[in-house]
Amino acid sequence: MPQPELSNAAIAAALEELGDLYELDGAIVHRVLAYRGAARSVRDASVSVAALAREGRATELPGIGATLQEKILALVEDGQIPAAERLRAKFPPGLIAITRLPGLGPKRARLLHTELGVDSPQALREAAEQQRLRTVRGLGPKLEERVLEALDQMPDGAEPRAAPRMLLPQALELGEALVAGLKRQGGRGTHVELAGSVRRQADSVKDLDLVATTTKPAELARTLAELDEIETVSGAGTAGARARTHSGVPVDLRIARPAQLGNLLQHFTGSGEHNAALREAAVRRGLHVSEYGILDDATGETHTCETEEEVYALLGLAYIEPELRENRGELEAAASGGLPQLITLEDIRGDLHSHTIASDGHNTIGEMARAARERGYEYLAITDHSASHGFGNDVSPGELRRQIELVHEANAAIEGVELLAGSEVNILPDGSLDYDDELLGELDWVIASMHTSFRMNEQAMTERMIAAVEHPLVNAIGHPTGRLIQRREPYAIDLHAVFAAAARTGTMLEINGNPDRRDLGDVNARAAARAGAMILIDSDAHRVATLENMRWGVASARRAWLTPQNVANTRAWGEFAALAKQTRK
DNA sequence: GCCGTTTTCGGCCCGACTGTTTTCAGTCG
Repeated sequence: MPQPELSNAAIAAALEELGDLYELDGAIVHRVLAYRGAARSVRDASVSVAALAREGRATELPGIGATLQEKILALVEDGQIPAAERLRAKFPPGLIAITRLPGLGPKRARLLHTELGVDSPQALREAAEQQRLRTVRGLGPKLEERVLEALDQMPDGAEPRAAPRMLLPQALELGEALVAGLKRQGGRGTHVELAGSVRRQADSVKDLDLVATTTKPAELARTLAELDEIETVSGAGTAGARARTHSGVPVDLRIARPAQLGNLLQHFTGSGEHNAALREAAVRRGLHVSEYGILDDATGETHTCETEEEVYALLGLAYIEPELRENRGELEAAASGGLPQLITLEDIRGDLHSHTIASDGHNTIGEMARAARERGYEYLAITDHSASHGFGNDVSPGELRRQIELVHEANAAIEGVELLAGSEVNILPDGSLDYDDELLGELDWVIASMHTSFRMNEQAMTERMIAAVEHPLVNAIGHPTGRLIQRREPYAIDLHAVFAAAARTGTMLEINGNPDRRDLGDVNARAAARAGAMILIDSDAHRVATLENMRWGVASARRAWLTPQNVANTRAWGEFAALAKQTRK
């Protein structure tokens, strides 16, 4: 039995740690950034980096050269990177925890270690309480205060906690309320919009960035404090203000002249990695990009841009949609005319995953059907949970036969939308399904998902999933990794083997639009489509209102560079029906 | 440590803020 290969996530974590250690060791910032960039590249890679490194091909990934290829190989083969061993002996793990505290970075952590012998958050607390930090040159009483405050926020012995992140729908709702409030207060001539990770439609969001133009900037900044959602405002001036909502979300409002709106919006939409790469490429052309404009070395002039299109055009790039701005190849594509024509919500013609009162949904077949028709869909699959779902109502084989009749009757009764009698069947631990083939054969549509036994090892999980992919009566795999954003990691599975099997059999892979799931996520959905698998975007609606979750699925598809061609349910009904039938041999 | 329509060596994004300074380093986004 071969040892399971080290996951990309594990390799990325090791590179992150090594970067942290080198940073403490006083390495130049570019070297540290190289490690962080490499870690991200590994995490986002769509193939097993361990396998790549064994073949000596890890250098094919961006940001990985000969040195890192060697270090990854050592990690994969020996379980260790010698340099990391050596540095760990030099710097106690508590020191890395200290660099995570606000106001403290590697330089100060190292200073505290050498000057005061501080080697853990606990030791730091003692030193701060005894007012010993101020004895170090460059540090003072303000820092002592700040450090103690941060340590108080953190339970003893725990790692500094990452700031809580909101899911996209909550962030968007809050952000839109702030935009509306500011527009109301600002009146005519005031323009406000959301930037940042909300605009990029990321899975989760840690703060809100607002960009505005107005004739009265100081007034608009002050007015932020008057909004119901806002608890505190600091530093309100003509350039903007920083604030915090009652729910604890940091808000950054920036105000620009209309002539600079494009520059500011581009800067604050990010991501940081996109902007850094954009600026590095610009420097090579003698251009310096900031939120205020683009400085041309040749003329010494700074160009300002009203729109983002102008910003990208001045840099010789096609307009890049916000969802693509993650430094995942979009700059190269924009330079060479290779950007995809991204799918939109309007391209979606049907929804293939929905629940009714037959299992754990809240509306009837008829209600769901009419709601789908109102959304302009041509088809809707009713896919209640199967017999062994285990939570909520299960649907016994007898009940499913009755449900099939009901769906077909409803289909005959309703004009303008095609109803499919389907099921979301469980993939059991041995890879079999929990209805027999005869019953599955009576269905129009089968989506297979995992809802139990998530802790199997990677090989067993992969075989389990592929058994379902290869089942001749399975049309699609639902939420293929089982992740819950911010709450549950994906189960261990070799997605590349799954993607290949899906491409080979024509089994569709879902992007589930439930905002807690968005599964497949952006990186994996892109890899799946590249592997030749057909993607399906579903709402997984459990009531009429959550048919709306389709939009979060489309958001993930856009972040995955998907075009309408990549997605099965952009097809008109006749074409879709033919496509679905190909999987039912 | 990576990387190349100026370079295989010498560069490597930009600006704001904070606190400690006496002109700036460190941190942050």
